[in-house]
Amino acid sequence: MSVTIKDVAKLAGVSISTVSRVINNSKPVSLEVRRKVLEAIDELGYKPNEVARSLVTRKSNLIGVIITDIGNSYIAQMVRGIEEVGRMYKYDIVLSSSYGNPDTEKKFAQLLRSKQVEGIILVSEKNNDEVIKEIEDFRIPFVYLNKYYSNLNTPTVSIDNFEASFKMTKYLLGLGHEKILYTTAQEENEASLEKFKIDGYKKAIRDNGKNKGFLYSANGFGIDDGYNMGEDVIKLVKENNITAVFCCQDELAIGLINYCYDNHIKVPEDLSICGYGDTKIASIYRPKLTTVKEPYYDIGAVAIRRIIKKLKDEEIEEDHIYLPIRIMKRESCRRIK
Amino acid sequence: MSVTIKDVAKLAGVSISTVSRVINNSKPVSLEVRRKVLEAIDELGYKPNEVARSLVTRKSNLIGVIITDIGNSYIAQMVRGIEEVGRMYKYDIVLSSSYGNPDTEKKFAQLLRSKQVEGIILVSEKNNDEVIKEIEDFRIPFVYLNKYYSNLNTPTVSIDNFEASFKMTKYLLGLGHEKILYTTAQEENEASLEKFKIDGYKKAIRDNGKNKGFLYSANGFGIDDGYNMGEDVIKLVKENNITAVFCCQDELAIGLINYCYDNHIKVPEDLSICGYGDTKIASIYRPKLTTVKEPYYDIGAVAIRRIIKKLKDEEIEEDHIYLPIRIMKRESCRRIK
DNA sequence: CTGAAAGCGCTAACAA
DNA sequence: TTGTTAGCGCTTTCAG
Repeated sequence: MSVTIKDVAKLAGVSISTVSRVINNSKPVSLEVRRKVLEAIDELGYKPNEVARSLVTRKSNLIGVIITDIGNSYIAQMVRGIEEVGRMYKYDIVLSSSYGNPDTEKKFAQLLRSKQVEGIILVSEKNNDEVIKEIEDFRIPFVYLNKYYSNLNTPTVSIDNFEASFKMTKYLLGLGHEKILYTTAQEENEASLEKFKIDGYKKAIRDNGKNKGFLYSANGFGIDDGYNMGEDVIKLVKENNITAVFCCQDELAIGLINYCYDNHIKVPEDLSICGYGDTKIASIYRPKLTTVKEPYYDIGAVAIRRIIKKLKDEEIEEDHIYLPIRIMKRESCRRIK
Repeated sequence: MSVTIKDVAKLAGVSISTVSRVINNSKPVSLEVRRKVLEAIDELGYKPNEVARSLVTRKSNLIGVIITDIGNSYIAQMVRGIEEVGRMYKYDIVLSSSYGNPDTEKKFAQLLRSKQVEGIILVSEKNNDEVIKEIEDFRIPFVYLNKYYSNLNTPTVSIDNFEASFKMTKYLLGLGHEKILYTTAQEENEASLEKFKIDGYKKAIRDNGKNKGFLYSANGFGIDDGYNMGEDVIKLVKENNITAVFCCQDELAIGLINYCYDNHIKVPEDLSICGYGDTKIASIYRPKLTTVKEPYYDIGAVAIRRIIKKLKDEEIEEDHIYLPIRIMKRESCRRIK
């Protein structure tokens, strides 16, 4: 049986309200009494029961985070940002992994709500309006994070994908590449962010004015998909004298480079390849991957910051927060004359 | 204002105890009344307040997990295991990242306790007896996970490091390597698991009987450390005709291979290199890394399973649970005649 | 089978 | 400045 406020009160010879006052600093308490209470607390090793506290204050100091899978390094980075700034404001994180299942997302949202979390961050990889509606019904601060699909009307934080893609293509062009292949995936999905990225790419190609672009559609965004598209892509490269491939995700790029490695095509000597995301592996891999940095840590940090602002009734900027991007110029793309 | 048990009771025309009984199935309730209550619950969209529930039942259904950094992929895997089996038993995970600071670990432990978590898993990378003592004082189920250092007398789950290292060395020997360098780090630390790994390596070398072993001590376990030891290691390799390097961690191996890549030494053609851990990158990297698989997911899963067993007063096996290992035979080590 | 009432540990009026 | 008291939303005796 753990020690409660009553025990402290008894030992200090005061009422429980007084004890409450000193631990919360909510009302003036005479120096003498405060000292006695503090002593009693110390002697008993008393720690307030946060559950009881939550019940009366209606503040759990908990923020629910629903993710697809912490095994994805970009999600781990986001969670890192979320946790770290949450911590600064004394919020704890309750983590739930949905593994992409919408029903699970919904169930977890309800579960979190019944645990009285004060806000929810949903990191999803599909588009799931129903869950979003459900969470919005809770009327607690909510941020939706999705690196693949957009969902208008829901607070979110991301990069400007059009601009990012435009800049990367410009960079490639600047390196002397004239024929650049953009590999996308699932671009037919209404809400896919690929739309913007393709547009950015096309705009840069168009601005350059020398060549038309090349588009290839992979089956997905994973390393395997990157590897599997290898044969098609290399064929395309050879037929059209393409010198650079801009992959819509790092994983795709890594998979493609792996395919090249296995088939004795040298990157970047024979072919320049860049990615998008700057996931952890991008800088570890050899050749180091040239890529667009999506600041995952910051995205998480800003997301929870927004929730906390809302909780504190601070002024909120617009619903969609855009974070700055950077082109990470590394080894996988070389300059050609 | 959210709907409470009172609202349900009123709408259903029964007492709150009856409502409680139907939601908990704790006592018989007549079919008719049950139906009415269920209807009311449904109509109001009632969800029990878990905080209030926790207060009276003293069960928070929360398990606290203190980690160093979710950015480490092996930790992400452990957390994945923890979360996934926790979920099966209806436990939620509260995550706290200490970034290796012992004071922070301790503070979080106390914080978690005051949030009434029912158990704690501490994933640490240093040895911190004080924190362990503190947590043990809580008298709640506790598991300590540390891939670098051992702490006797505290429940933990790991692999048998001696055996793992022995097996890997055997495998290298079997590939025809006679001169194998083992690169360690921090082996002088009393509690370091390196002791066991070095012993396993030495035993295999001794059993083989042909050559003495070679030991090199890096400055740490990271990719940078692996890269930085490159010069020394390659010198050692050349001077002694070493053909294989067994690194005590995957990161060290990756760093070393990166060094080789940058210095035009081919792996495995010129030198075989293997790691230890089988972190995510090991199978993505090219060449694919030959390594010892430490089953991080399972370690997390078994750890929380143990906590839940304890919570349910099920029988507990011994304090130290050993999980089976596997040698992942991949590309970075080749057979030599 | 059902309801009234006590109480989990704490905060926050309200009095004094 | 301090104590008394009424809850927060729920579970759980104890009567009936």
